[in-house]
Amino acid sequence: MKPANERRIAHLDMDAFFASVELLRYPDLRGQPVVIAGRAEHRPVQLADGTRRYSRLRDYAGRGVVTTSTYEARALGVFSAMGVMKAAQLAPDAILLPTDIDAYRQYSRRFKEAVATVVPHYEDRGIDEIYLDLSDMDEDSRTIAQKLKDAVRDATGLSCSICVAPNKLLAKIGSDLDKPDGLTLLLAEDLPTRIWPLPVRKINGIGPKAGEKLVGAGIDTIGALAGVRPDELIATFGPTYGAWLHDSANGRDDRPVILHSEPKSISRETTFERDLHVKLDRGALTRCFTQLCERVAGDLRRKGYAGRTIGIKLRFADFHTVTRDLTLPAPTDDAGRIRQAAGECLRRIVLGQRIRLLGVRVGTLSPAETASPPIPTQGDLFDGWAPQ
DNA sequence: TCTGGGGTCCTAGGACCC
DNA sequence: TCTGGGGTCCTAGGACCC
Repeated sequence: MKPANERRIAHLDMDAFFASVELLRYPDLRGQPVVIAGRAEHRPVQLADGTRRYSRLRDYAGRGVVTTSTYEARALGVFSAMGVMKAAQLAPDAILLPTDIDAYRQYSRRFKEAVATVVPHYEDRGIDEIYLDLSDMDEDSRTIAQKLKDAVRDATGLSCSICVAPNKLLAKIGSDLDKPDGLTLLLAEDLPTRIWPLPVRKINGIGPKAGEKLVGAGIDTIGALAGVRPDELIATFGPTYGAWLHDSANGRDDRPVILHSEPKSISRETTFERDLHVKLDRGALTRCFTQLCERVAGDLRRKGYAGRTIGIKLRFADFHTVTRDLTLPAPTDDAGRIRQAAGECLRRIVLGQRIRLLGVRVGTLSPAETASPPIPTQGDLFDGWAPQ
């Protein structure tokens, strides 16, 4: 790798990705506040006169969070991860569309293929983001970034925002500076003027907890954080995170762009429509539990992995969450074996409340050839549960 | 009308081995 | 009759990200 100050790293981020894919389908919604949340039941209805009838946010009932929203909805205060019921209070008339993850995956594949025609290798950061290392390319950064944006728009009809910077940390912050449809170039010397005035939460890795702690201590901008002595940060946040905070605020980051990585775990979980009672809803819980094991096993097979660590997750009515896991002697991708191990995990949890969420996870993955043969299983999983 | 689903990484204690 | 280190694996929880 070149020295950090010579690298040119790009971060490319699709603009309001899910919502923008929906606007390609429903162009009549362009310019309106649109919120993506929940599933199928709020699909638009095609009317006889050729127009469509859309659900409004106020029509939504039940659990769930906002997946994403258009910039017009954000202007009303509706953001990703907000409870839909709260969003409905802020913007009752906003258009509501169900999440169509298959469609977004298809557009994700398309935009990444388009990127690869300009820069062949990239680091995948999920469905709508990538990092690229442009260090060894001949053209100047602006030219490459413009080619990337053009390729993505030609292939998908969608806009993205790109920043080219000396490292991933700055590229990530920078791609957000000129959204949507942004093209930002950042140099190390731009740090004091363009990065330091920003709130600490703009650093990828400072979340709600650390952010609140910092702001509570009067450190509200990245510049203020950059001025705090490292030993003070280490005293408050521990050696690893404290040192990392200091480096990040000063624009230092030498992480390479990772072109290939293997998954570490595969999981499935569901939040119930209503909190389920351990005894009264035992049948439903058992069916759901078995189904989660089957779905995880299906995911493992499809992706060609087997795993040794079987884990479960339970969230109670009060949102308190517990996990249990168990490591098998040999990897498996068999639903029966997974359910058996997950059942053992289940027996180690004391239940004092209704259950909100159930999840099953398989970790310590290896290629599928290492899996041991399937076993038949039966048994009433929720039999041993403590009464309540 | 609280708070999804699928991930990664880190910490920390105890077991166990040399 | 009190007391080593180091290394690795396992488990539980938590912060954070998309």
